[in-house]
Amino acid sequence: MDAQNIRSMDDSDQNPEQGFTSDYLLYLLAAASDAASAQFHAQVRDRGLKVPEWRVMACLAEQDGQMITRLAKIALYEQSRLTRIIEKMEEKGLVRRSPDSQDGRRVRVFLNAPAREMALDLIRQARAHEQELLDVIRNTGADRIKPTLKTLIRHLDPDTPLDS
Amino acid sequence: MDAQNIRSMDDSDQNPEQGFTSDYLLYLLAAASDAASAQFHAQVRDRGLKVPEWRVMACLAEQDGQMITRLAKIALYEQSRLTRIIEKMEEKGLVRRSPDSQDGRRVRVFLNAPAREMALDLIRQARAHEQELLDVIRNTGADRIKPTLKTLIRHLDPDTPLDS
DNA sequence: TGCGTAAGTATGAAAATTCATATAAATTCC
DNA sequence: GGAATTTATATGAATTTTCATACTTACGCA
Repeated sequence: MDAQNIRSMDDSDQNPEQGFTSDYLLYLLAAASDAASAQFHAQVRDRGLKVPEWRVMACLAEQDGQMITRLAKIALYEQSRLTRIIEKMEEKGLVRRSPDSQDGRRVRVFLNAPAREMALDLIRQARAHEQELLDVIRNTGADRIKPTLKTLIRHLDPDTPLDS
Repeated sequence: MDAQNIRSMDDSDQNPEQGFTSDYLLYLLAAASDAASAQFHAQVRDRGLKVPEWRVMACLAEQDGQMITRLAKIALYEQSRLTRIIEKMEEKGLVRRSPDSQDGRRVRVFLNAPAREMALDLIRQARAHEQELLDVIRNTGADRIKPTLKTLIRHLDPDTPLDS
């Protein structure tokens, strides 16, 4: 090899891709999602829940008795993964499973009462936290962000259920 | 692929939290990030790269010779995880490591030439893909989304480097 | 009715990720 | 100068996640 290209402390180099990452939509989406979620997830863990458990509970609080596959889609998890998440949640007593009476292949998942309480409570916290974030971007586009994201999601994955 | 969206007619449940999830900012961010990334990641895998490898390469294409910790922060990975990602990338011949001459604790990571080629190429593809997405949200707030996300990120994690 | 196909869930095994902590080099500060 | 502290990376072990596929039930239809 040639002489080592030892960089000085000041990191002053000619980078042909200057500022790609930090202005790249996919990166900004991932970074924003990560950072925002991390903040709220602390509150989730304070309740002895894991993040996937919270996600599932939030889905079920809205629509109890979902089937595994659909729950997986909504919660953004892979089906086999969700199956195992539900198994653990059942052991913890958060949910119960029962096969669909109409279609024996389906397994429907129901929130147990105490878990529902906790879910509703967390949803309140989530709404408060969301409002804080919206306040942060009040002057930057708080009113446009949700519609924009929804448009994107609908386009990329028409199956994702988005009401409004 | 074609996930069925068939809710049984009998799904008449009282949901006190109607429409929480599908209008919740953190959910929309995660869902949008997931869906958008999934689309581009297919192109990454076509080149025989794993997603973490692409992320690291994109960072290094911009600023070669980063240290592990910083790379981890930018690429949104945990430090110990990044260490292992870099190990594999080194085995694959994508990058090389060398200890910082000034500070023996630091390990700097450099892109090898062929990997740089590939990175620059993928960055081009990424830009094209990004443009497609921006076109999709052209009328919904394409001009506001990046600034909004950046404001959010800066607020949540002031250490994240965002130029513009 | 019976057969081929599809849908829904589960599961083994491999790969990845996390968490706590070890190790080692630099810095602080007395 | 050196002990205490902080910073940077690596690593063991447990846990989680993925991938392919098995398994079961339902459905289409000749």
